[in-house]
Amino acid sequence: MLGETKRDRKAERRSETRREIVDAAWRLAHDKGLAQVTLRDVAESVGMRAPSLYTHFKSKNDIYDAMFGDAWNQYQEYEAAARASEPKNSRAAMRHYARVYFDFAVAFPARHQLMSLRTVPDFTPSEAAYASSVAAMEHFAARMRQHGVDGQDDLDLFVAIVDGLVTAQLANDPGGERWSRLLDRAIDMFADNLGITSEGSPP
Amino acid sequence: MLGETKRDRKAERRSETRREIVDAAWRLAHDKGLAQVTLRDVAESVGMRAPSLYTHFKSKNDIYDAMFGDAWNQYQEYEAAARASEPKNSRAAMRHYARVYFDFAVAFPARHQLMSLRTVPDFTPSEAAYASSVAAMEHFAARMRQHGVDGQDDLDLFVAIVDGLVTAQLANDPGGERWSRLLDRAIDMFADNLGITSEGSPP
DNA sequence: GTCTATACACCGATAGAC
DNA sequence: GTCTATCGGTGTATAGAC
Repeated sequence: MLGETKRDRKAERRSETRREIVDAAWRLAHDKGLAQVTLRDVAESVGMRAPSLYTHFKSKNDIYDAMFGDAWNQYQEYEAAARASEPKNSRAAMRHYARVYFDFAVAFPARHQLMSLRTVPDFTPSEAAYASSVAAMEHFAARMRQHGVDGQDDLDLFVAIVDGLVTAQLANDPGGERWSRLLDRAIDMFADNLGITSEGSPP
Repeated sequence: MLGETKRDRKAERRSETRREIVDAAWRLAHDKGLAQVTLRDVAESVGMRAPSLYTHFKSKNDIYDAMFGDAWNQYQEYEAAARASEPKNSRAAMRHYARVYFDFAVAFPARHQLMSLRTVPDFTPSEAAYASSVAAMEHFAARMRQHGVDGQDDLDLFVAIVDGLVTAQLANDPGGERWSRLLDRAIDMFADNLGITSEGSPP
């Protein structure tokens, strides 16, 4: 009994340290870019030396992996918080989903790069981390089903369109709104293609 | 007179060496990824030592810069070669433009990363290299104008949609066709939105 | 277990000899 | 123009202190 408590404390402390490390990595990624995150800088941010990080993560990519899962969990939280303002009307709801994702992505380019572009050298998300992304996607799929959209093709297309606008915005007009302004129109195109009227509510 | 000839020969030889270096870099980027290109490997490929590359390029990013311009020139050539099979019908022509770009991009992920994702650390294309990308874009704009599409918004949207499908394909199903299959449908959505009928020819 | 010091192989880049 | 030598910086392996 006492032993269990002790072990829990230890595990808690361990996972707290992991959190601190990941948070420090996020801070550096935000300030200097994803590729500019170095183990020495991360370590210094949490009051350690670089090799000490290997006590908590087995490689730098393992830290990226934790960040990847973290990012998709952050998105789920963000999306949940925005749910209060979700419209009933199907077309408006889709605009809402797109806008929420767009804003979340554009607010933190390095995070978006990690989540959606597969552009970190030699990094592939582990199955555990990937599960967070799948969970977010399933959540989105369930919402879309409420509006009568249930084909995988439809979801894939929606995601590609929104992410295409995000990527163009970040790559060609960072901080601007050249592609942001086109988001509603793009979703309307999509809704038209699926035969979802402007007034229609969930079937 | 003779001096001029000599100088031309020298310049020619110099630009030939630059070509060899860029080609070697392409080969490495293709085989191992864009970020895995090292100056030592590039140098070895052309029978040099790494520091000698600095005679021809002032930094590694300067090589990336030459590759960036080169990539957009390659695309212009590729697009020109595909022009023979370009349909007259406006909607079919747009499908054609999209497919040509999609195939070109997917055929060489590292090249697409350099061209369209802005994801190489600390690299921003020079004005000279960027000009090649602008030229390709202008060319595309002229073609679209022939089909009655001349708004910048329309072009931006088209590009973002196609690039979104490319990026999703490369990131989530490399080598597959999960998003490739959706390309024609996406273009039809776009054409519908612009009121371009299936049978319509250029106005 | 947690952390440190040390070390290694590799990287882009520079200095200077030839 | 190309070389060798070298620099500071990187991820990471290891040995050992506490």
